[in-house]
Amino acid sequence: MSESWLDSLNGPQREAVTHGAGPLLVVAGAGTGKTRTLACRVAWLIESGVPPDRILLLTFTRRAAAEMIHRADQLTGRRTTTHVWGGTFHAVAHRLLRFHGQALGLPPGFSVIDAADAADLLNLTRNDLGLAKKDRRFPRKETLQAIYSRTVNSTDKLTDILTRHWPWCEEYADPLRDLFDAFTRRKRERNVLDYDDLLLLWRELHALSGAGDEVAERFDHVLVDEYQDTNALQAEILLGLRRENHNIMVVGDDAQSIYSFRAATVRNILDFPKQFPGTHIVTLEQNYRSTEPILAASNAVMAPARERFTKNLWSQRPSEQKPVLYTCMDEAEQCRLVCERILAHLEMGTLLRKQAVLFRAGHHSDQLEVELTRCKIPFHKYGGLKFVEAAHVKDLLALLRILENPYDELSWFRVLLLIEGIGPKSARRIMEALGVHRAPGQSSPAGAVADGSARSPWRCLAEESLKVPPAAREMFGQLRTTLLQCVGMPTAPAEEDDDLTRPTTRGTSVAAQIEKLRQFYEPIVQARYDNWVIRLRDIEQLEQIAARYRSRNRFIADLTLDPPASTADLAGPPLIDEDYLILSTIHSAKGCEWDVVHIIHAADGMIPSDMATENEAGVDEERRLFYVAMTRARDMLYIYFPLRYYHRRVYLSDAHSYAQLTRFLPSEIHSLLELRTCPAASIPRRPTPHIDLDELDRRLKHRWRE
DNA sequence: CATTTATAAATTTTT
DNA sequence: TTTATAAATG
Repeated sequence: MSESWLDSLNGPQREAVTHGAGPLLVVAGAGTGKTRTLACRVAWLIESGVPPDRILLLTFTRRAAAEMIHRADQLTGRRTTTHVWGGTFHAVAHRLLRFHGQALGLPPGFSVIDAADAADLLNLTRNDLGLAKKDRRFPRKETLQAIYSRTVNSTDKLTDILTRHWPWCEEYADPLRDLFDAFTRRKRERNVLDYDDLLLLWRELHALSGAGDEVAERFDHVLVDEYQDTNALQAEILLGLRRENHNIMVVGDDAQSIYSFRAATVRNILDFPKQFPGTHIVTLEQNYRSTEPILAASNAVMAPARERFTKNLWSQRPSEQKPVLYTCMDEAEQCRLVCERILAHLEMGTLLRKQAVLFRAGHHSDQLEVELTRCKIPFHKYGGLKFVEAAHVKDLLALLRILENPYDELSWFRVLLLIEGIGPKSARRIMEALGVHRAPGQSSPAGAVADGSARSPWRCLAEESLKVPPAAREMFGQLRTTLLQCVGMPTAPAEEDDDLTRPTTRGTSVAAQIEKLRQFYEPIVQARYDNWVIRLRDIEQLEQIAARYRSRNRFIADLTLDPPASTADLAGPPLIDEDYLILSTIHSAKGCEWDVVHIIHAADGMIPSDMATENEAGVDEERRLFYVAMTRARDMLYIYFPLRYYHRRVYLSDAHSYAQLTRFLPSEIHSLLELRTCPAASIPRRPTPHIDLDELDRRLKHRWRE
């Protein structure tokens, strides 16, 4: 049985799949069957007798892990594959830390915060330190978080990082040190871990002799996907994980490294053979995805880049059709043309879901989305602003977090500020009164779990009379009742009428709790936002996702570690006959493929993004990004270039500037493309029907002279 | 004094 | 669309 699927692999693929013990590096060019190889490897290991739960598969997204495990399932014809440990570094770290946290002195019941929360916490810390007052141009909170994160993930010194990536912040090196000190202390005190902590603690776990060895011995084989997009900290984790046992397989393509902003470094994949002596290297060069002309153009784009692992990508899919480069007059025409092309391919039998529109930044598709809606083309968008990043979703999540951990100062702060009449000062005072800062420390780990411990915030909230500004009193009362009901604490008799709607029991479901919280939150959204209808719909969706969960803690953790990537993920399992177009940032398109790919905004300044062109390394990465976009296409690739961009800072202004075609498509390689110019753009000076001013004035005159 | 309102400015990519 | 700062309000 196993031979049948092994036979369908090519030589190098089979070599990788059936590799025995020891380190293995698979350099897999775009479209060379990387996912397939990994899935087969998992299947092969299992058929060779490796217990599934002793295999660790680290991927870039949870979707990728699920996909590979599903494929392995189909190959082996078993269901055991589901026991494979699969997921992102962060998700696996989370799981391991729940098991082994105590060995690190990590109190149980820690919560995980995302990058935006970390930024908020840095902001709070900055204000407490009075750093905001001293200097006008102290970095924004997002910048602070980015600097901190890079310091942790790159394992470089702060000063080097500032010089290299934030030279304008170098003068703040000292206050930054103080801030980061206070920030880490605060996280520890509050028992929260950010994304960086998850990796950091995982690495530390392996420095411990007991628990570290235990974790390492858990896995017979470690497999890592997209290795070119891992960072120094992740490489150290792997070293710790494979100190004795060197069964490790990493797969990647240095030409597709596009996450250096997250401190990913190609050095990982380049240095892998040095870190694991005796590494066997397999190179996959046959591209099964794209046609020859698409591959030829993609290779030409990458030719000027300095690559270390030379690959010679080749395809056996001849085609007469070169990639098409469309020059459009402006963005409006680009949108029209994209819709027209999409519908044309749909007519010819390519489903919408087999087509994708790719772009550099999330907002690049804004105008297109309007046009798609007008043309009644359904679509799902990946990347860009995430569902969980929207203010209203964060608000509701903060309410939920308080229920989970009443010592979560960040969530309390956010929630209290929602109430009209409460500002930063009152919020701090109320939190002080509730004892939010008196978190049960390491001394009494059990205290975090017990709701009714004598001085818990819940007790304070239920029993003590808090000083609340008069204007805020009513709404604060509602908040108080809502929260207490959700945790099943008795509320004071005064508010008992609320109980008529639903008898409160201790074990209300997550969805039921969200519904209760929503009732409190609804009037706030309505007062705050004009588009509250849409926002409330989001919250209903949140409720639907929650319905699939039994544990509130699990729900929150999943939502922060693996946020829904598109609106599609929110709707639950997709209907079979539902067809929709894919819109995606290039970053989110990694690892995907489509029959027809449309790349929009192929203009210098868009790609390469003009924020990345300051140094050569930045431009290099943008080039790889463009390469990734091109190599997503199987049969047909369209690249669109709008000539003219309007500056829409001023409403209805006609101010515009002319763009240049992306530098990654120089005229030397135009022979590899089919150049098409839109009718409108082909005539630079269209004989515009000019207004006859004399005639107009004559007509106008009638207004005052009958 | 704390909070709200007004005003100006900035806005890549993601676990 | 959100976020930091300045002025106005209670």
